[in-house]
Amino acid sequence: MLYGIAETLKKNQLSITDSRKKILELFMRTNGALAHADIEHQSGTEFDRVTIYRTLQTFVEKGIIHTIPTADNSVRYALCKDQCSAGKHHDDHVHFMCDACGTTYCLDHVVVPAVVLPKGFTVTQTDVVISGTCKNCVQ
Amino acid sequence: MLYGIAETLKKNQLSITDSRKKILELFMRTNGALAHADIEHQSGTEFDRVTIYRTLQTFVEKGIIHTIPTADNSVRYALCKDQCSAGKHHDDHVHFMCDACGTTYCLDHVVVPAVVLPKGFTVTQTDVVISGTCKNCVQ
DNA sequence: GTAACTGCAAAATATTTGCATCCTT
DNA sequence: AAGGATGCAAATATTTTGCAGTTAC
Repeated sequence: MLYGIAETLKKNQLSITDSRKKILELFMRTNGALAHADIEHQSGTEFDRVTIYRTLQTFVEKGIIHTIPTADNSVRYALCKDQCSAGKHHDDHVHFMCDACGTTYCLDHVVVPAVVLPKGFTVTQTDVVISGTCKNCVQ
Repeated sequence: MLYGIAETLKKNQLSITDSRKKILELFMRTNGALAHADIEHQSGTEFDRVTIYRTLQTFVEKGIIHTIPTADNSVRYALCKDQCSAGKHHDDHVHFMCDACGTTYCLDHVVVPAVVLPKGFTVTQTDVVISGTCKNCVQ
């Protein structure tokens, strides 16, 4: 269940400001991940780059969004689901990057398979990053 | 089976130069991934940053090394195994980043489980990035 | 009113490009 | 000798920091 914008900010003890509302709204509208540049250009209003950096950082710290490991090491962010909280993410879901359109999906309903590691390794978090062609780009 | 340094360069039609030899040797000596900064400081000789950027890019293009998706989106590289070739990587192995010591391992012998995707998605490459504690840091 | 947030300027980093020189073949 | 690789300088791009003015509560 998704919370409203103001509600989400309040729940995280953040004051409700224009940039935070606009940026959070953009994430909620977007079915996928966003890079800094996407936010800079798609948020309607033009915010200062610095404000965007700081807003993203705040959202990550509060567990509202999380960074996504990408095959090309570009920095992208996506909304966390509600079981995420500050400092403790449950991001064991699958990220899919379409080679054709560049969209990054968070496939929340795909089960992350358990990986058997060699002795002595303990697991905190498992990220799966899949590249390929998405349902909108397949011929 | 690993090839020798000069052999690997020759096989990829690259001229054998000091920086390439030193950097490739560093990768072969290292049981894990390297960031640009690691190479700058650990290669014995100090190379120009630009040379390192260009050497890494060349190695990636030739399929000698590959970039690793990391949870913190820092750019890291690791040796490809010999089934890799220019433009075509077989990187479906598991990468493990230790939260304690920061070392990135390529766990080549760990099987990447098949992930079942929703209809319409086709897979080109699967990367698994696991964070946790490595065998040297576990108490 | 006060603490927190934003925007501007600027510093610090990271990456890319152009070109003359040097090295490999 | 010729083409490619390197190193330096400089152009770009990215991210961080400081601070004064503004806004949320």
